[in-house]
Amino acid sequence: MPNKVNISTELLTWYDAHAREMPWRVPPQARLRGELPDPYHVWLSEVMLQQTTVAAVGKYFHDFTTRWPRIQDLAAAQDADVMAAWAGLGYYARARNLLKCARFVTSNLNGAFPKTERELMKLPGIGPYTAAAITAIAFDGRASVLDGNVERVMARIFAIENPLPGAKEELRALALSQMPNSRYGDYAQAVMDLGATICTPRRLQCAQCPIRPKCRAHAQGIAPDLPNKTPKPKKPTRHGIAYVIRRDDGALLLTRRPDRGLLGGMLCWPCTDWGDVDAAHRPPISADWQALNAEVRHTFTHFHLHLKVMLANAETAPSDLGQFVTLREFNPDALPSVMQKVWNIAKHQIGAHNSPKET
DNA sequence: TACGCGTGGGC
DNA sequence: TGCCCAAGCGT
Repeated sequence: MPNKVNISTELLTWYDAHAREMPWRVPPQARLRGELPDPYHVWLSEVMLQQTTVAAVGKYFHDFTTRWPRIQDLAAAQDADVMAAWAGLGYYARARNLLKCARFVTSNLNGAFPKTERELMKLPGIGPYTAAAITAIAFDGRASVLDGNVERVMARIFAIENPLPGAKEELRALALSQMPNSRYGDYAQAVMDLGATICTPRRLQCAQCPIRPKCRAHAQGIAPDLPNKTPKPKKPTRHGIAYVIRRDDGALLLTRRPDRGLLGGMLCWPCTDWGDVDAAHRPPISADWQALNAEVRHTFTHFHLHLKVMLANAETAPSDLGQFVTLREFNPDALPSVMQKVWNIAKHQIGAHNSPKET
């Protein structure tokens, strides 16, 4: 049964009037005059936006493009500087792949991104979504993006009740069937904007929706219930201890986590392993350990973490434990959020210990 | 294919 | 409060 419904005309008309301004975008009126965005900006923003809100990305995009205005500048950056600049944004493999990709494009492609999905997919950190987004948005190439927004919009327009992720390929085909014959970049951004502002997961704004007359789910009164999703298992809770080691001159001991795995490549406090029961206190060095009362609670993608904090003074430590970072060089913003929480507890204790009334 | 991988905001 | 969610990718 051929599907004759098409929403691209309504969507583009709506987008021309309601496109949200973002620092990495070229507005539809300028795009209609032939202007296109900087592919470096499109790539950087799309990687930052993977599983991440526009609000969270804003500051990071500004910081990156100010500090590294061209992809060649990013390619020349130190690993530690890029990881520090990414700290707090999460999914740190993105930052490692970002740098790999920048260096490859700079060294092998003369700083120019490929224009096809097939070639883009070969680059580190660029998967099916990001390849399609760069093709459509940066080059106005014919590519259909499929992200969470598009999945939701298609599931509702066509009242697809099969649950995700099983329904993904069906939704991909529907999204492809809706592509217009021009303005691919505007169309991609239009569907995603609709999903982000009108066709939202909750508190839908159907009264403002330009395609409501064509929406099967709305007609059936089931739009808020779609898309169906297979339920996720409950997160377990893990427990551990973080060790903050302070030298008399105020320097702090930090360790670089291995590139693979959780918080890979990030600067962290030395920790016990994180297990399903309270960790035994196994001090990494012999010192005057002091247990702090407050405990860090943090939730990762697939587990909760309860992290006790212990504090000690020491003048030296074995190099395999980490390296002292001087008070002048220490920047808590370079730590991942869970480790920033540890510092927020430890620094109060250090402050109290050093206050005049204590001495 | 299914799982590992962060974080902050909303309700 | 605890759960869901956000412009996914790599393995």
